Amino acid sequence: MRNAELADAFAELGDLYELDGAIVHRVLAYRNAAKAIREAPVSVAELARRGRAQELPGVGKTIAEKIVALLDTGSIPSAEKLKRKFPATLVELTRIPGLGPKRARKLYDDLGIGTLEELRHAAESGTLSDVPGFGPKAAENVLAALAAGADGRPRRRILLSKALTVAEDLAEALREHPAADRVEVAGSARRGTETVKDLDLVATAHDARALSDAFAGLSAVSDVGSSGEAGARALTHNGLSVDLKIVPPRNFGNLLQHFSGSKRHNEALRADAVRRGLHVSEYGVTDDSTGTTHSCTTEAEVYELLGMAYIEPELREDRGELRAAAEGRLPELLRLEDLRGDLHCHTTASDGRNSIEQMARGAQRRGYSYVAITDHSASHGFGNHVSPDDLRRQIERVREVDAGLEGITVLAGTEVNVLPDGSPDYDDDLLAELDWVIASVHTSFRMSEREMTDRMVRAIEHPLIDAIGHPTGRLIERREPYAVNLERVVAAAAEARTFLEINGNPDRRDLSEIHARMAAEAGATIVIDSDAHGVETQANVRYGVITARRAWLTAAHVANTREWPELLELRGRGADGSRP
DNA sequence: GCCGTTTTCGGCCCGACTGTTTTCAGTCG
Repeated sequence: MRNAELADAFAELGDLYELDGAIVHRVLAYRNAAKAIREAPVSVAELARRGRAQELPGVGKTIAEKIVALLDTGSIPSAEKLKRKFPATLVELTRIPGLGPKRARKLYDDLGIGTLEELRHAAESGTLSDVPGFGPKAAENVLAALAAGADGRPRRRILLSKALTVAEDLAEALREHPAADRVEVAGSARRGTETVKDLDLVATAHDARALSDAFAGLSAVSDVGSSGEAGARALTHNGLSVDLKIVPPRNFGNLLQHFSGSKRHNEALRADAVRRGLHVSEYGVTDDSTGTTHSCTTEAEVYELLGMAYIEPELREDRGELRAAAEGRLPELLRLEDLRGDLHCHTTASDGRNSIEQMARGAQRRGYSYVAITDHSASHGFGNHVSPDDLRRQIERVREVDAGLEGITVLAGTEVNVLPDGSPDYDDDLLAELDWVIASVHTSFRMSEREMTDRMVRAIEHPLIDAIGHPTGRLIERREPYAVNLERVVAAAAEARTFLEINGNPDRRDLSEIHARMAAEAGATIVIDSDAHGVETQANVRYGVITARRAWLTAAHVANTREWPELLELRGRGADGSRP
């Protein structure tokens, strides 16, 4: 059973306990455990089989036993028991704004409402208002939500790249307003999570009301919920909910820190602060002993008051950053400008849109000193096939472009397909003519974990393969990673000194932040690439860097922070193609 | 239910808003 399935089961159990009226801390315990299981870099099923599930943060004796029960019998007894008390579909009611677990449960107990359809009938017929606490507004609210397309599923999350574009445009438009002082993107978009549910903007202003009104009038905004001195909430035309919060300049640091989250980071931060007699909120840091509240114009002041070094937004996920900040051992995170080259991009030879020269000049404009041209090989199943003879001609053209360009080294490479048996689909003598070989799995995804792992390890151990492209094959929100034992893959990569890619395509970000952190800790070297299919997507490397930062990576962990000659010394083969 | 450089038991973040109320619980971020 996969981590995602296990995590879903415990998240559901948390929901069920909440509907059953359990104390919030118990509910939270199940949700914390679900998150830990979801984010575990290793198979939790295997971990649990070996009796080691309690190594996960938030998993204790009880939940560890329930994991084993779920693996043995396919269900958790306590969850089955709760489902006999009320229908599991009751959770769908809580996805209606204004309906939480308490009120949903009341509807079931009083009217027997267990599905959205039954809720609709009750709202339409007026029986809903028979329930104490449900007035005319409640029925109106239910019908409006259903009409707006509420279907009981959690609201769809959108990809970071789309969210950031909208957020940055909105922030820029607000900054141009005369009443604006400071405007910043906060929330999960600032932290760089893979997907985003809604946007948070924070601001200071000379005239808060005027800025709030200006926000409501922006062309990207379709509906305005509320608007006033403290800010506004609105919906963009593409359905993204945006919160603008405005405070006086002296509180900007408190506000930005608070609304950058994550929720879990802030909760842990505050719990830690309470132990020192301090209370943290978006309005300041209050000292119990003196009763004074400190306003912070910057986030750094907030962390300093708590005895911590400044924590970069990408690290604020309650994954050990608070302790590291208190002990002064936070990593110096990789920056975009640390990258010296891009080692994965495509041209019109396969499925790209630009020529070798255009891609090379694009790389040069980004300040790189080298770029590898890595078109698809002959059997990947989409775009143009690059036959061995095509590749030989492509190498010649790369050499010509390289000779004609000053200040950037253009490298001849390929993104060679890894066949089901783990071998590349070009012959070794052809691969040996290339400067750089990245190998990726593009076909036969549905192998068993054992077969897929063997396949990848064989590719990693191939002396002419320099890096593994998008190592898990996942597409965010669209396709799960293929079944593969990443512990073995990472160990093999560290041993063979074959690099593992963080692919910067915002749909991929593969390795993920979780896997990249695990890989780096295991001693594997990372390479961050754009996988650009045109000049304009060379900038996608940004998402690779954000992923790396969220994985706690420094420049030292990443091969292409080196100049090309130094990078050659890192990889697992000599200039003659041999293993060192 | 989890967890411990104040604890193996007693804690476990903070504030705003809303609708339905006669003083606030539930919801939300």
